[in-house]
Amino acid sequence: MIYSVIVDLSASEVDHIFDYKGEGYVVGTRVLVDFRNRPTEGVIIEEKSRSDYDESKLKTIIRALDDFVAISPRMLELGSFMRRQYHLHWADVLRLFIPAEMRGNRIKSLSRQQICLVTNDSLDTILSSLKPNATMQRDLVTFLYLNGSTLAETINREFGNSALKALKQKGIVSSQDVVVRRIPYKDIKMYGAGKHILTLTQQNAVDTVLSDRKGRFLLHGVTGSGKTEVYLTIIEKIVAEGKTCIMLVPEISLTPNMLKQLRERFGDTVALLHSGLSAGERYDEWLRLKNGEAQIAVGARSAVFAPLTNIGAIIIDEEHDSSYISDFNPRYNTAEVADFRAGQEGALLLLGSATPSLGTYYAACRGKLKLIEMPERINKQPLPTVEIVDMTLETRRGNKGIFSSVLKERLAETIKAGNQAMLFLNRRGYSSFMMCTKCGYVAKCEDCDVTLTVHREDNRLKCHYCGKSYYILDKCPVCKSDSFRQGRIGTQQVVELLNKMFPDVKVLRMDADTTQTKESHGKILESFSRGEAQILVGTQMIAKGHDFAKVTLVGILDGDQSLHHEDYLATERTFQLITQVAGRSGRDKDKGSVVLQTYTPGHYCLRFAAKQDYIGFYKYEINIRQASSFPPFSEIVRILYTGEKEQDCIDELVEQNAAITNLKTDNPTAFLYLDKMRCPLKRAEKQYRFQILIKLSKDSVNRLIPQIYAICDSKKRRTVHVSVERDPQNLS
DNA sequence: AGCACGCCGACT
DNA sequence: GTCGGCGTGCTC
Repeated sequence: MIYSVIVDLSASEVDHIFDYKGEGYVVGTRVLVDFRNRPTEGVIIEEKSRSDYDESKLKTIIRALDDFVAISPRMLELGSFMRRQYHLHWADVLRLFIPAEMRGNRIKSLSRQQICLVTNDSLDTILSSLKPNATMQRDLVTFLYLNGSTLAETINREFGNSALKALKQKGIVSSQDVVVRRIPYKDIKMYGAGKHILTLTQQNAVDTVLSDRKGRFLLHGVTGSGKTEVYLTIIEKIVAEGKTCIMLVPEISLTPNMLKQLRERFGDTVALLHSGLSAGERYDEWLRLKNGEAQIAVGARSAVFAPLTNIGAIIIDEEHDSSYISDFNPRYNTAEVADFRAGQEGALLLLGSATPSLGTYYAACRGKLKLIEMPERINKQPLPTVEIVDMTLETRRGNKGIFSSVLKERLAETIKAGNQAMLFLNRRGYSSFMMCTKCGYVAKCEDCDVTLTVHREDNRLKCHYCGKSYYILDKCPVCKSDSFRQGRIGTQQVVELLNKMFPDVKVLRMDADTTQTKESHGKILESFSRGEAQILVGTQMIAKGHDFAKVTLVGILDGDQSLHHEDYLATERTFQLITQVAGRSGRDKDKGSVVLQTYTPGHYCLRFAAKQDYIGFYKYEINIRQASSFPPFSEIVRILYTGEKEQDCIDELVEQNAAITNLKTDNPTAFLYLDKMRCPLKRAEKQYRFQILIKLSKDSVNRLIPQIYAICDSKKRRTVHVSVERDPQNLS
């Protein structure tokens, strides 16, 4: 028999099917083959009777690597879809499907000593052979009789080493090595179900979803409306019917708190797949799903590839979160992948968010997804009131600091009342924009309506969309002031100021610097939750995660920062972020308040965010997108050229750009935009970066994408790496 | 990717 | 003279 094998090497040159001879293998099995005279791992993706290659030259598969089929036919089909959709290499796709530890023969099963009773005699018989005063030994035997075989470490901890030794010597118990599965957070015990009472709104949401087992749903529920309970109830129901579920959460949401909830509710039927686990744990969890020992997969985006069969539901929580779109090597869109899998399995797909991404809400409005609204918080708890503070007024009043007088006042009140406050600082991206601190004017590109970025090295303002460059402004073209702010304030600076203002108040800081280690993230949140500090200062990280009952004030120090970021997603992201952060306030009995500081208080995004009016924002923003034909009314495609040799990159780009320009000439209505430029991030890791940006009309995408991919494949210089991204999330 | 083959410069 | 640079081609 001939087998088509994909070798586990990721490069465009070997992204190719290689045929091998062999007998009795199953498609999807990982195998070891002789590739260029060296043993190489691969996966069988097809079985056939004839090869297009000279069959006398075919080598024979050395052996299978596992005693099970690693990749199911459906997963191969999914892989093939992803290859077409995202222009990925087979090897990169297949690597997503199996845990990294399985490659390169690194799997180590964990074995432990287990203690068991040797005889099948009744408990009384065994006990009668022991001295009446050997209480520890008697207890141990009773325990083993009731609980069955138990790990040696548990026995040692509970009954001590001497009792165990004595019983072993008497031949009553023995120890044996068993392979154990590493189950993360195993110490958390199950409570059992049944005590979860839903509100009417939640019950309606559950009923709607369960009424169509192959449906596509968008659950739009405000922060605190109890979406998680809806998900968990649906999962419970689907699992009870004998099907499996995948629940995806943003990486940051996998807090110990969340894991605890899941374990308590679902016990060992849940398997966790996320980066916080050790390699061994991840492999074991994967295997538990594969073997059917666990039916629920929970994790960050890569959990969408969980090796489950008979899937009944795929749920994506915080659907709008940017972590669902991977931004490096195998680039894929988790929701699209989930949609494909749900289609294969005849499963339902449920997306949930308080602030759905514009594209998703648009799809729901057009009937592609069934929309379920949960407009109220549980117990009718009011949403926090948001005060917009005009920082230009503060500047004119002579307050050049970071804190407005309103925020200072609210902080003092909150501290006095014994409540907690969170201060949010929006530091994102590496670039900064120019803004007049008197009138709030922000320098924008003449042609693109995007914010210009300050480039210190050549002292220019540049548009990251069209590449146009301008002189740095010395005075504001609107109010003629020369007071500009370009830099960013750091969380550290904020903490220092707070320490001066409130010397007796404990302040915690959470940002990239203070969360270097894996656990520090959770530790800071837990410490704040226990009330060890009254103020928490942080970046986006504090926007999600725990609910803090005592937080009644949220301060957003720079509501502008992400608003003036250079891409079309900036307003949408700012709205989501502010809503998210504001939602942290007033989760318990006390009503929360939010202070939103900004230099552009009139901006529609901030006005809608202050009213927590998603629908209003959506309607306004979708009109802008339509008028300017940005997604979801078009698709942006970026071709990225990277390489250590600058000239080679340029040559390759120029050549391919000519081909794309020809394509544009043949399809004049399809191309809404086409340009080539150096990337804003000019060189990274010794690699020069150039890009072609294309905006395609929605109706031409399916026809033109394969042609664009073909042009990329015609790459001639091996020193240059070409990659294509559909709807890139950042253009750096 | 990773390695062999092959054709040119600067070294014991 | 050769050691070794990296452009080029190939892998079932």
